[in-house]
Amino acid sequence: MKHIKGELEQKGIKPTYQRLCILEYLHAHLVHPTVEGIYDELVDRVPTMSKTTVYNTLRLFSEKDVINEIRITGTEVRYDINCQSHHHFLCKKCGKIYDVDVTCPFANMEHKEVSGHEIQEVHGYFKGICKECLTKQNNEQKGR
Amino acid sequence: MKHIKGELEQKGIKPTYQRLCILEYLHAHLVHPTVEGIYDELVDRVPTMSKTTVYNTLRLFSEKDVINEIRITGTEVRYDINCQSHHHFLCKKCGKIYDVDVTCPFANMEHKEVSGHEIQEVHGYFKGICKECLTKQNNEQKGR
DNA sequence: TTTCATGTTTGTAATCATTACAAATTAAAT
DNA sequence: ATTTAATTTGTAATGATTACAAACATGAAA
Ligand SMILES: [Mn+2]
Ligand SMILES: [Mn+2]
Ligand SMILES: [Zn+2]
Ligand SMILES: [Zn+2]
Repeated sequence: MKHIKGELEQKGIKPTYQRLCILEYLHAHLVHPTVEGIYDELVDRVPTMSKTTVYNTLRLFSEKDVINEIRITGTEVRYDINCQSHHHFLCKKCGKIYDVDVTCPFANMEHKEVSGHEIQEVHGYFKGICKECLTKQNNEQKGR
Repeated sequence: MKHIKGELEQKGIKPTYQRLCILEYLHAHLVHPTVEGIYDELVDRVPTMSKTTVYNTLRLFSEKDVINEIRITGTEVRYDINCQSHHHFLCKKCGKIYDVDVTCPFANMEHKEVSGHEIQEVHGYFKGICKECLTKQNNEQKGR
């Protein structure tokens, strides 16, 4: 609880109650949650919490590099407390987003430029069927 | 003109006038245009063209793998007639999206899976300052 | 040629995530 | 206690996309 307060202070963010709640939620839910998901759970614990505050806070965190925005599904932004450059996998069946560890020279920020353009951010993700959904599929086929 | 008609027929799409116009536009404008951009230019040539048709057609093309959707900017979808797996670069200054050729094992679809998940699509892009904007910056500094 | 069926296009209304805005609240400073 | 600035909150506006139903075109049967 102390360290997450320090985390904000280090980045020059005043650690208000709402902000700490949201940050704590992000640390506890590493599944790349949406604004909706964050709000829905927090509003139970903190009934005064407003969705606008969630939006404001996530934008602030994003600007101050406390979190990363992930735009994969096209419909809504998801948030990742893990700010180290890493890639993602979106399952087309169940919609889950996984972290994946790939040996890509760009994932590790080894390059500063491509084709003369200066790289500041690297974004990589895959779409397909996740491990879990694959085994489900297999079991269904056997059952038949 | 003939070959783009055949392009649609091959994929089982009836080559209507509107669809051919949109496909032709995509072939002629390889800058990853938006719905707005496509519509604005086509409506001059084809005054009856409706924005809904542009949406419908692009979705159809996307489903039939005539084009690819690119979601990078967060606000709007962009379209790419180049369906070979390749990566992109978004300039934070001027907003242009470039094709980039990277030697990434995943860009070339050499892998069919990561961490047990079955890969069907690979998406990779960078954000930063493009070559053009970099030289502009340098010239401004010299001028001072 | 008329009739009918099917697919396509079009305009408008609805949706939904996000942003803008201004009032209300809180915290800090004098 | 008063003043000031920052934060939170609810509501309204925005903007891209989708849903929907009427209008239109096409082409085969009658
Ligand atoms: Mn992640
Ligand atoms: Mn491209
Ligand atoms: Zn899955
Ligand atoms: Zn640029």
